[in-house]
Amino acid sequence: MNNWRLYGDIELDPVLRAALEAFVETGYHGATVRDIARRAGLSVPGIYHHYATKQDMLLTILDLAMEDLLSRSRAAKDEAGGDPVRAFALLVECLVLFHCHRRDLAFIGSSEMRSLEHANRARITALRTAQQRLIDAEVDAAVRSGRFRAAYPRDAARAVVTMCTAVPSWYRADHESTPEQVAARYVNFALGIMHYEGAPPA
Amino acid sequence: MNNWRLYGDIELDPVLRAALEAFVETGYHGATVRDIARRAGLSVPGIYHHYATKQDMLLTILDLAMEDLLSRSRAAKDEAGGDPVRAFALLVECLVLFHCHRRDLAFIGSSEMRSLEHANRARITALRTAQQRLIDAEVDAAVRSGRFRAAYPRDAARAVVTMCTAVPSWYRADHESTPEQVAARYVNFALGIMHYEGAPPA
DNA sequence: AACCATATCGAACGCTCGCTCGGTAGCTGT
DNA sequence: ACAGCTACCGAGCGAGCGTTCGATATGGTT
Repeated sequence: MNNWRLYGDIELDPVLRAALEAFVETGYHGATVRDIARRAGLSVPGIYHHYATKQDMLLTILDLAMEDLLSRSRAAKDEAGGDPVRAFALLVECLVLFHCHRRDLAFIGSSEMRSLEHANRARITALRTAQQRLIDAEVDAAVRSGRFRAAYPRDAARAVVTMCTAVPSWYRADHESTPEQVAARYVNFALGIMHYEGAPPA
Repeated sequence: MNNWRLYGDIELDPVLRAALEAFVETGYHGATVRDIARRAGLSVPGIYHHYATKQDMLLTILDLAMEDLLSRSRAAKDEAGGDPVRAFALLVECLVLFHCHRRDLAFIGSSEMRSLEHANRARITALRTAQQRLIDAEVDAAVRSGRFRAAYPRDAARAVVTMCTAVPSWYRADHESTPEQVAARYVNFALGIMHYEGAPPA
């Protein structure tokens, strides 16, 4: 990945674009192949010339999404030069930028995992786990060196990731804030979670 | 609501219980009435004796969920005695307890809103908005009195709520931590978000 | 000109969907 | 004894589902 902060708008062929649109609106099971065909400006057999099954469309979409996120995340981490706090902040920034710029892709990525058939789900889950580990590793390092004070770092890391993952549920392209502004704020939220000690247990 | 921290396990009739189970596993559109009937130990017409349509089952489930959460939240707020920081902490505690103890209900509440028909969605959305306002009001008060330092309190409040809403996506009944432990940690995460200033803008 | 791969379509197959019809079995009240 | 009600079911309706068949049009290669 050359520049993990840079997002163009080209990415999906017309069929996948139509499928993604339909999945976002009604969910995988609610979307019909006829609806996807209509959105793509094709007949139903026209769709099947490009993808073998509806399941294949979902799988391809999720694969592209995770591959894009993962390669951007690795690039973001590399920019930190080994500083775990900086790496953590860059990873959160990257995660939020992705969830804003690739809103639909990210939304399906978190909401339609359960619609994948078993073997397909296993593959995508592995990619998600790799993404989570990328962040866990930096949090662990920052905690070990005493620069994060969170009492439950793993729980805190999960809270941060889920907070970012939820961005597509409210962010729209016409939102008053830019993705970059949202990302900057979320980096501070994440650092707040990691730095706050709170009251001692009762 | 007598005690907003207290959760029994009775709440749904057999049909709704079966429908909830099916919705959680495959989503509203993926769940079939035949499947719901099988889970409930009834025939298909047996289901329709209790609910007019599949949509009615979803609506009833979401209605019960939001009503339960809202009345607990109001009780939690009342316990604060007018202190906005304390009210905020209690509301977060309440939100997390609900999302752990009523995991399935809460999960459907956040994932199947789009499956509601227009008029039904409007009603549930109003309840959700009321819930969000409950928290926003305390955050605003705490910011006005200078006890929260977050630069973007509305964004911070939304981040906190979505972080709590995401709990059902990873919490299971057999989780190593109790709902009460998770809630206590999340209260600290939320306070961390509200208290952390971060670096000045570049 | 003949050939082949690619991209597309109208029509339809077999199946499952949400839902309904017309009934029955078992209570309760009179 | 019997009417009326609630709770349920076997069978099946029409519609829509994912998918496929056999065909056509197009454009490049020989």
